[in-house]
Amino acid sequence: MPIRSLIKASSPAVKPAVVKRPSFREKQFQAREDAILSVVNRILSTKGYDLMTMDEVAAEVGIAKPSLYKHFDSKEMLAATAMTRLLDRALLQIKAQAVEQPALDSLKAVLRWALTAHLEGNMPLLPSTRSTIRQALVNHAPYVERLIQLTDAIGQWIQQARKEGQICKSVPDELVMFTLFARACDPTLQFLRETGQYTNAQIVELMVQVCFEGFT
Amino acid sequence: MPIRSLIKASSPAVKPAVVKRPSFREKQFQAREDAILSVVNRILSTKGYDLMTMDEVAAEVGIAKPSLYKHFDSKEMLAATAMTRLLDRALLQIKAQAVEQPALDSLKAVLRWALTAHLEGNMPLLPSTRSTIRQALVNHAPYVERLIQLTDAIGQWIQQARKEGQICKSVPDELVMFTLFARACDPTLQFLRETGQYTNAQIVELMVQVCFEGFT
DNA sequence: GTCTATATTGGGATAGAC
DNA sequence: GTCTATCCCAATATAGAC
Repeated sequence: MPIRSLIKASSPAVKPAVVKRPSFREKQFQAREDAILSVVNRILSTKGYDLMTMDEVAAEVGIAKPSLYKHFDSKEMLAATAMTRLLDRALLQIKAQAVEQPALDSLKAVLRWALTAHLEGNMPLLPSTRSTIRQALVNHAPYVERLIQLTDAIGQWIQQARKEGQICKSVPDELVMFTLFARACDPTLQFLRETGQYTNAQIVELMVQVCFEGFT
Repeated sequence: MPIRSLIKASSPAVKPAVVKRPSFREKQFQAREDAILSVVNRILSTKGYDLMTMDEVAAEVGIAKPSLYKHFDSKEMLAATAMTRLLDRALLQIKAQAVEQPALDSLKAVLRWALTAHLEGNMPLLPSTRSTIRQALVNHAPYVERLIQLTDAIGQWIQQARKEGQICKSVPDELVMFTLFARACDPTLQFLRETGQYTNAQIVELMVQVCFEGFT
């Protein structure tokens, strides 16, 4: 019996001696996966999950539909991965906030970031829709894990802002939290853009102002 | 030639001497149509247009699917009719507003009405979704006609409220209008309800307060 | 006008060649 | 791993009996 096959059979965990760097093929595979997720983000941010089709994704990426399924097991997993990546970015952005500024400014900054991401087509608008994806997300551990981190961080800012007297007594913490999430997917954003009268920066500032101060 | 048929032939517009009251059959037909539209409103307010199926509608009404198509030519027409009926109710509610009160109170009242309707399952959440129904609505003249009336009435209140110094100078009229429409379909409503901590009335008041005054 | 049964299309997922 | 060609199910819409 040849030695190689004996080793293979007896110790399947043994790796090759050379430390494996990602091959060209592997890098290309990773790059393609990023390309897919970018396309998915853009489609999700305009049409939402239910109206997104796998044919459409494949066509926009420039690959065949079955190739999609080599990267992601299903449409639900594809969307869940995109959402998880989005939450990763949100967490990065939150950690980058200065600690010295008033907590209310941190909250405004994170909303500003989300609105900008939405306008640039990087913000899936899932929470606003009772989509079939919601259950899949709840069952997707990596997503839930990041969502908990995110709500923890924002929740602390909200409590801090309240201590600093920046939040009205009659508005409960959770309402602030829900409102911030909802504003990130607010159709008002699309409406304002469709008027063609404002720059993206102006739209973001208007939305933040109305969200925190109302009309008055 | 018999007189009756002569009359019939020469003046087809002549109606029978007896004033035709709706027959039992016709009343039943109308009642069924109302039942269908109520079911559609409820489904639209929870799942939205794309996730609503004609099977589901028929099953909940308690009739067979083909019977639906005796009342409405297509799923799009069914939703458009439901939406038009909703706008009719909104217009009625607007006309019922007292003219003496401050315009801002009128705006709050109409939002309160819309939020209550939503909580009771009578408010389709179409504007919040880039749904396939949007194009059909734009092409549905009765809907567009009422939408124009509605935006006209609300637009006048907004201008009046501004004259009365109730709206911040930096917030344009159209942003107020868009925001009111968006709040009527806000997912925050669902979030608050799912906590189970508030009555419907409390939810409505919280939403109105945050919409007009923000968090502060 | 209402039903049972069916035509048809769109889209998620896959078999098998290369 | 990627493609072409296909399966299969769900959902809109309809045919035809009563």
